[in-house]
Amino acid sequence: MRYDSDHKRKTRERVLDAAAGAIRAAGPERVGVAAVMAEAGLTHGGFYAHFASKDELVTAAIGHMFEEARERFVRETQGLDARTGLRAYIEFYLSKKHRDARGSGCPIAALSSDLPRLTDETRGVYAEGVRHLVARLAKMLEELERPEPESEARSLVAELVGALALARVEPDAKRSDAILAASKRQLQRRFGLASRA
Amino acid sequence: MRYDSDHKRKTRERVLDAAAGAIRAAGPERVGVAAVMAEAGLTHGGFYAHFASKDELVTAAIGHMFEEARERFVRETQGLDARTGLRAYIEFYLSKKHRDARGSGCPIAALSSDLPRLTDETRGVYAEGVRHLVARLAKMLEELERPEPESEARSLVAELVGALALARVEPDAKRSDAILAASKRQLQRRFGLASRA
DNA sequence: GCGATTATATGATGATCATCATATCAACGA
DNA sequence: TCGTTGATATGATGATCATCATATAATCGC
Repeated sequence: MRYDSDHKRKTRERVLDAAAGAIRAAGPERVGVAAVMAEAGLTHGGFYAHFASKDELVTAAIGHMFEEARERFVRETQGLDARTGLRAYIEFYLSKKHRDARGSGCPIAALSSDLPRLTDETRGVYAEGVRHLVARLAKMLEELERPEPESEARSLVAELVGALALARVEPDAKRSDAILAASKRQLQRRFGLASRA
Repeated sequence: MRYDSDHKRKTRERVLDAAAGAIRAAGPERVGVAAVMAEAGLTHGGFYAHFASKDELVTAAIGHMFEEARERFVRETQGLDARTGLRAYIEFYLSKKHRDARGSGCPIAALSSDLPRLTDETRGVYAEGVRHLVARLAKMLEELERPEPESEARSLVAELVGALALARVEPDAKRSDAILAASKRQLQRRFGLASRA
């Protein structure tokens, strides 16, 4: 068939969407090329017309996740001043909804322990995504006139990522909720974001 | 052969040691039964005399890692008062040495994003290990007369785990060091552990 | 020293998977 | 309307892996 000029691009996009979901939910190793293609409504054969290898797919899919995440960040915080925006982002990040949406949430937490085992290219894309998030949060902290915005932003991201990952592991629902609540509380206190402070 | 009465137990221990290292370094999916047995100086055939399945090995190996970690915790903090002990543990956890020792370091950080994908049994063992660490740290914070030892301990563990995981992903050595340093600094400040405060 | 016992070894088996060679098939230009 | 082309499909191939059946070998009780 001779499809319209950007049919291939759209297909690639669909494959990336499918891969991005599956990789976060099942892990890069457990996701097969054939399953991703099927999820995108295709068979496995055409795969290599879009990507040179599975590694390349994983790298591209992780880049895709970070783009989504960036958009979500903007959506969650736009039009808000630094203080309200930061508060909203922490609220979102440590929500039960985010915890329960492994396949669509923040790639940093979903893949933190997988990444050291992937290729250098993949790590590069991921690390850049982390740096971007740190930079966005550092800017907010700077606007809040915090003493060490850069260092505090790194520390904040570490706690967000760690808390989400741990909440996802705890099988006991109450305890899992408590992990999220504890970090939310401590972070709000730390950055002076309590309900009306 | 009729080996001495606890030869089998010792062998099992060797297999667990090998598995514990490989699983942290390469991930539970990338570690094969044959490779673990070879690492322990055996061939793959005898494996099922020790474990009913690979899943069972993974569960046992993770339990093994937490035992080691518990011993390490005691070693790092024994004889120290709560304040010095807490400081020492944070120092150890966020050290470059710990970052670079993925195969032998804290299982929580090494496997955080793998765990949600493993079996319920495995998650149970891991979650219990996390709870134990939180409890030990909460006790220290209680001795320090912190206002909310439980909540602060959860938050502390989240930040430790997140920072270590992120430091391991960052390919740029300086930036990776900065991630560790930022969390160390912020945690010391938060818990009043600065050099002499 | 001999036969039972027990730990480990050898060598399938079937499943899954990445990769690739080749086939099909529909639309566009001629 | 026909041949070319670009996108996807079908169907290997070889590798890796968990699992298991069976064989070997070394020591202990006798």
